[in-house]
Amino acid sequence: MIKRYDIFEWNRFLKPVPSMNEYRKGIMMRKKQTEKVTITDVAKAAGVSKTTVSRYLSGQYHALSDRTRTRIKAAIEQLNYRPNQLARGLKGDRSYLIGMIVADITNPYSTAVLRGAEDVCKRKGYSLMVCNTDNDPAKEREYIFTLQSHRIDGLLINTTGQNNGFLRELANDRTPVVLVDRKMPELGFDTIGLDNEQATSELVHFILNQGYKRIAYITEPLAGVSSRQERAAAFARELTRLGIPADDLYEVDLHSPESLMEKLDHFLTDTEGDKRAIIAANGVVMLKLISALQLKGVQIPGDVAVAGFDDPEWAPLIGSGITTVAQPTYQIGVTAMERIFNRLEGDTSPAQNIHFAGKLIVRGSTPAVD
Amino acid sequence: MIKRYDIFEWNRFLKPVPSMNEYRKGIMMRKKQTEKVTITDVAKAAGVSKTTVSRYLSGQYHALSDRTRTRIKAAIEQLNYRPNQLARGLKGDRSYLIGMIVADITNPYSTAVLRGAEDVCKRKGYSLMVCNTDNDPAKEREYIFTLQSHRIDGLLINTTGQNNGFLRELANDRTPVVLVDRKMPELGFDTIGLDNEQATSELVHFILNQGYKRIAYITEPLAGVSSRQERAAAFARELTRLGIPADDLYEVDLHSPESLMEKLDHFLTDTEGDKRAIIAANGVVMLKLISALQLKGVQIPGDVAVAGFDDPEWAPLIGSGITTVAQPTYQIGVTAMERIFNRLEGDTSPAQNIHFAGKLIVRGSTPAVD
DNA sequence: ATTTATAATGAAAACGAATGCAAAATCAGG
DNA sequence: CCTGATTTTGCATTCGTTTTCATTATAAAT
Repeated sequence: MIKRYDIFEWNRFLKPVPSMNEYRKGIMMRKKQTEKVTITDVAKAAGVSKTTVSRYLSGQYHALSDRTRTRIKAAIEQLNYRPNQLARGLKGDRSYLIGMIVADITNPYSTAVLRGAEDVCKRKGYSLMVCNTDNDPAKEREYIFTLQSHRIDGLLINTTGQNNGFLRELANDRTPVVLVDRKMPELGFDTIGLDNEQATSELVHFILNQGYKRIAYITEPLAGVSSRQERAAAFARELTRLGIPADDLYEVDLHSPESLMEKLDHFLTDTEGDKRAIIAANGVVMLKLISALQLKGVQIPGDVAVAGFDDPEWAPLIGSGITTVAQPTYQIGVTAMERIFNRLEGDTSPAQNIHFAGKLIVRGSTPAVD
Repeated sequence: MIKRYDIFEWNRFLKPVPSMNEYRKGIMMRKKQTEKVTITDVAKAAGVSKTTVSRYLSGQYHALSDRTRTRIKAAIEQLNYRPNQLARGLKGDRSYLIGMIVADITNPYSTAVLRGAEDVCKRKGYSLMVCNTDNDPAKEREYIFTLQSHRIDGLLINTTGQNNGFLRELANDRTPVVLVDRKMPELGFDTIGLDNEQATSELVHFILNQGYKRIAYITEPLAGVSSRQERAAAFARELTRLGIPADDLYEVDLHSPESLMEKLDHFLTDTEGDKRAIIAANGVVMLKLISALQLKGVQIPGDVAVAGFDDPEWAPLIGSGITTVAQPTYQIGVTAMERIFNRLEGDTSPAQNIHFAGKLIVRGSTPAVD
């Protein structure tokens, strides 16, 4: 089932060594080991054994006399010693590294989450390896391998959903995996994200209450991305429940601008004269949407009301402000990372699915109409 | 000179071990080594020695017979082997890790640079450890230590300028350090950024040519940040050269909104009736500026023209668009990272100072006036 | 067939830190 | 000063690789 991908593509990175002879002659360039100071040096300087220094390093103060402790500390400061995490990791089976695979690092949502995640890592003495996949499953796969090679202690991922086998394998090696924004129930991982049900229904109801009769929903392709699916489904369900046809759900490919334009044209002519509104499924879509509307000379909210998910920093500045549903992004990052540490600390409870409530922020783009 | 900071604060992260006895009993929780497959297993499965497998891993194909190569490859795939980078790094003195210390990860400028940097890393088989300092020198210092402990092979930094001693020390250990956006000439590191001279002068001239008589320049505090200083200096110089008083250079603290409001009030009343413009020194300032102007009910460009540095995604959408000077951010990231690899590959030429030209993007916020 | 170059291989010693085990030092109480 | 408990300490091994230094197989040249 799992495609056995040739993971050793990675050695393509190495320049081919030209010939055995040259190799032998040691021509290869490498970082010269500048008399790096090691635990041995510290031990020598402090007049104790490596063991003792090691104990100091890992905080086993209870096993050290005050005198020794002081001397080691002094030696370390004097020599400017930095313990080698590679060695520590190799022996101790902990790299103090957490991987974070992000679908699109330039998306403000991602960076906000990242920021929260990073703060927690720092607090715990861990560091973050950040990987950007551009939503490309192949890149994602390569990154999973790389991170595995670095023996990360945990992974926070915004997955494309195309590499479940590899993720499962990672988890089998006792590496906690936490999903952000996008669920994959079959994997049984902790998942953190927005309560899409609540958020969507709140937004839809608000818009209808403002008096709009037709609502379009514009989203990136639903295929495989749970958050997109959940929002779209909730949108359709709410409308249907209220007896309104949910025909205007448009999937657009943001890479081809015409795609969006076409859908817009269709909706706008179809609803000519009606009180109508458009919902953008996330911040990126919203940006494109507004750009497209401006290009067509369509007035917001005069000709059409607009609202969307995510609350980008610029939402208040467009016209009289765009109505949005904000996500607690920083909190999502924090919570996700905390799940990882909980797992590392031995929590074996069943996978948790934590969703945060979205917060409706009403602005000028959705005025009440009669 | 260098303050000897107690680097071993870091072991504060470790839970104190309760007592020697308990410790002896091995109560400590640790990740159980699940029969991880090692190079030895691969060697065994392929019927060769570890040495040979290692050669395969590092791409020394010239030293391998086809038969051996095939067998090793098969063994690796079958066993699902992932080479341990910690061990490789320990022995080979290369971690395949590059550190990136960013002042503010939520700033789109930073993420755009990050994206470029990351792409290069990936291409080279390296990974990126990302650290966010929030412009806090203490955090920066801690991160430098941490990264050093992880034996990063290179560092890309957007420095606060308060930890030069430690950066120099890092560089002494033969770790290439490349500065982004902010120069520190005394350190002698490669530096990549915008050509602030050219960019600023181009912008200022454009605005003057459009017919504006008074220009305000709003920037975050200049203290120690070269890019801010360069832009502000260029602004003042250009005006002075043209015989215009450069009085309206305002440093504002973005954390206190009143700070900006005050300066704005001052400038706007002072120039009542004049043709006037305001330049924001970067994207973040611009956002605050526009927000403040909207709050005061000041029309752009009716009451005041606006332009700024960075070209945030939303710049085209505000009113009839905001005029900006765009930086080639992705390119900056790529170039910076390439400098690191050049250094790693042995380039010992003097420090380079690469600045890219900014590109003036004219939009509706700065119309010609008579 | 014998020498001589060259291509393929392997045994064993690092790399820097953590740790099981055992020994040395210290202490409390007599 | 001695005994037994307890606290401190260190030796030697281990983690998974890379690399040095040989050694063995193969081919080319005589």
